[in-house]
Amino acid sequence: MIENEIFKALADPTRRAIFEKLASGSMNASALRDGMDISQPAMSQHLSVLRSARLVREERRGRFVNYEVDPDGLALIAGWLAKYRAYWPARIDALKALLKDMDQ
Amino acid sequence: MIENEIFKALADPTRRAIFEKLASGSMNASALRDGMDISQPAMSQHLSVLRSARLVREERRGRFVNYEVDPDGLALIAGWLAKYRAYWPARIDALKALLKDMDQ
DNA sequence: CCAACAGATAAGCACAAACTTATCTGATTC
DNA sequence: GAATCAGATAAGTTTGTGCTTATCTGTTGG
Repeated sequence: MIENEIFKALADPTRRAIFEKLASGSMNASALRDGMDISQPAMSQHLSVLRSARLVREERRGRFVNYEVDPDGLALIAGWLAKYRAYWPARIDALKALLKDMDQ
Repeated sequence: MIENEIFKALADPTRRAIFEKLASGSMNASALRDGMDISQPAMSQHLSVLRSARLVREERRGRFVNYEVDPDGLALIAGWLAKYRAYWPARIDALKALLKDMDQ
């Protein structure tokens, strides 16, 4: 059940921070670690969780592995959220802004 | 940090099942427990987690407490997701369907 | 070829979390 | 008022998870 993996992946602040770093572009594991106070194996573990959850994907370039956001995981969250559209009255401003963007 | 609570709340299959039951309407804790093989205190704990995450809200009616979906938590997920709109190319069919619904 | 580097994996530890049984608190009914 | 009911809370157990140090595997450069 991929949904469980996705929510679990995002339920950790360190992993969310990693994901947010990747939102601004592809990075290797060492670069991701800059400015974060975690060990190298911890980073490796977190990236493994994010990859399994399809929130990031990787591309090996020789000795380096570059990671980037994988849209698949985000699509799955959106799909899950879409099940509850009855609860989306005019109150959800964030999504309305998104709607506007996508219409352009 | 409410985001962490929300993702954690949804990272458990039992809690997601409870949430999905509530999506079809308000229910008390006992009714929620029907067809689920968990103890009464477990149900109470899960509802407490969902409430703290603002995914459900409650209303006491005498001896009964009715629970229902709280749109606030959903809105927060949508808000988080909206941060990654650059990753929403034409591939996200679930959201496009949602867009169509909300335009009506 | 070998040393250095990047990152994955193994193993261990401390704490968190999902479950339980037991108990408590508040509401309802007779 | 007492018994029953609904649900919260307490405490304990088991399992899972985020961290670490140690080690391994594969790539690069001299």
